[in-house]
Amino acid sequence: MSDGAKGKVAGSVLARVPKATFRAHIADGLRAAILNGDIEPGAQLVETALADQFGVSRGPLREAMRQLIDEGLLIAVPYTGTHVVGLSVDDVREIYSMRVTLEIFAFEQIWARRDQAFRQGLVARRDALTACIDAEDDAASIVAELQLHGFVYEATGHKLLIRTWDSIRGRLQLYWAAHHRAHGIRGPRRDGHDRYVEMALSDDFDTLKSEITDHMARGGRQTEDFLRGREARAAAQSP
Amino acid sequence: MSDGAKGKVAGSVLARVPKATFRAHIADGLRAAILNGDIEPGAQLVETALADQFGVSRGPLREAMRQLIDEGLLIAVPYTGTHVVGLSVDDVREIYSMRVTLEIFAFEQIWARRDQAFRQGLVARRDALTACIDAEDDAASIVAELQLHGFVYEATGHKLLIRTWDSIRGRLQLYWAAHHRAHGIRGPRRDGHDRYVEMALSDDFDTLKSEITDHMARGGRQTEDFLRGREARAAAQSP
DNA sequence: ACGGCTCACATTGTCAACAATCGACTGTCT
DNA sequence: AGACAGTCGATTGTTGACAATGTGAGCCGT
Repeated sequence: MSDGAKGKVAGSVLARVPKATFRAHIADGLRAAILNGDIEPGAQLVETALADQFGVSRGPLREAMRQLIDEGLLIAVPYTGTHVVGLSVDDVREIYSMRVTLEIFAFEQIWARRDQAFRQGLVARRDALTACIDAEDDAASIVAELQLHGFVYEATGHKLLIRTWDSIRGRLQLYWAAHHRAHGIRGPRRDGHDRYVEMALSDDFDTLKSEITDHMARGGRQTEDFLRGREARAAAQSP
Repeated sequence: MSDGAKGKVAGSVLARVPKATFRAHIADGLRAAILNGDIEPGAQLVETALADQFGVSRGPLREAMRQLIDEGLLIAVPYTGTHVVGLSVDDVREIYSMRVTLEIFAFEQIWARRDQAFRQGLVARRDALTACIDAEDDAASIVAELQLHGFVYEATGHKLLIRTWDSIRGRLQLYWAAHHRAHGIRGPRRDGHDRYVEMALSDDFDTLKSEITDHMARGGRQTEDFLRGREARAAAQSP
């Protein structure tokens, strides 16, 4: 730890970063570890162990964990422990139903303002996603798909909406990562996203709406089958 | 402070509360102080002072503040300070547009399941709100109106939606409180909410949708006028 | 007088030790 | 044998002190 801590000189005119704090770095690292699957759902996070691992004290670590709790990735019970959240069938169903609503809202916000930059950005991200799928790189596909959808939210400029998407994205990624590890190749098929982008660039809002609904419904059904199977297996094992 | 801290005896069989921590209590207290207007928007929150005031150390207080930051009530810049957020015209516009979407989504979720309990609960909360308005009790009106709308969200049982509403409610209440202090009597007029509840209990979903849109549009317009005036005044004063 | 620099202060970030609580284990009593 | 109380270890909650950083006041040179 404490690598670039002594940089007294760099007045650095253009960087408005007020000297990064540990908490942010730790939160990012922890989040990555969770979403990457290095820490499995249900696993307990022990503060002292993690603090050692990150080379910091428990103070900053606790704040980072609290941030992840607010993001819905961790769940804490006082004096007992903090665990990585395990998503249920209902949880995933909620995420997908919410996405339908939010994403349609996002397109409502931006519909009249879909300029050239937006169209190019959307196509670029679809191409990136397609490349990842063709390369059968699941981890990259997940990130690429999140960036495709995230681009739509960002384009709205609606800070509250973006904030809400951020609060959902973590859980969605958590689920996708688990699905990916369990099933190998995951959901995103080429044609589905091609159609999605095509509709997003068309002038028929109603068709886009139903495309989004279908898009999510496909993903949702897939997830439900997977999760129901997992829950059934878990139920058959534990009691 | 420090009243019920030493309760060693109370084994308290029926309470499943695992011994309340300070952090939660402080977060509630701080939130109340902010929403109540005891701490004005823009004011800086100094950790040491607040810690003394609450009778705790800076550790728990920092975590409570971080929670309020995640709720969007505070904004922090490292090594410099943490301030109560001041909402702009755009912020309020975003809140209202988001509410339209979320509330329509909420009714979609619950539409087919509007049983007797739901209807009675809705009417009861409308009556409570009406009573507060008739009594010209602004502070109570705000709470009552939040409970009326909150009841709809709760009724969906959609945890993610409720969570999202929670993340918006704080900012909405913050704005309403500021509006209330500046303008005296605030927005909620009787007939507006009567119509809202009437539509919510009817069987015409489309009409409800437009009623919600109008309902919010009225509120939004009102807020914009107020905020634009405030910003204009501020702009005329500071530079 | 004005711009840049130094320095002290206020505030936040971090740390290591201490206290409180929970869960499980164990030993005893019925 | 089974149930219950007490105890022990592990983990989180809390604290006060120390370090790093940003900000503004005051000084100096021009």
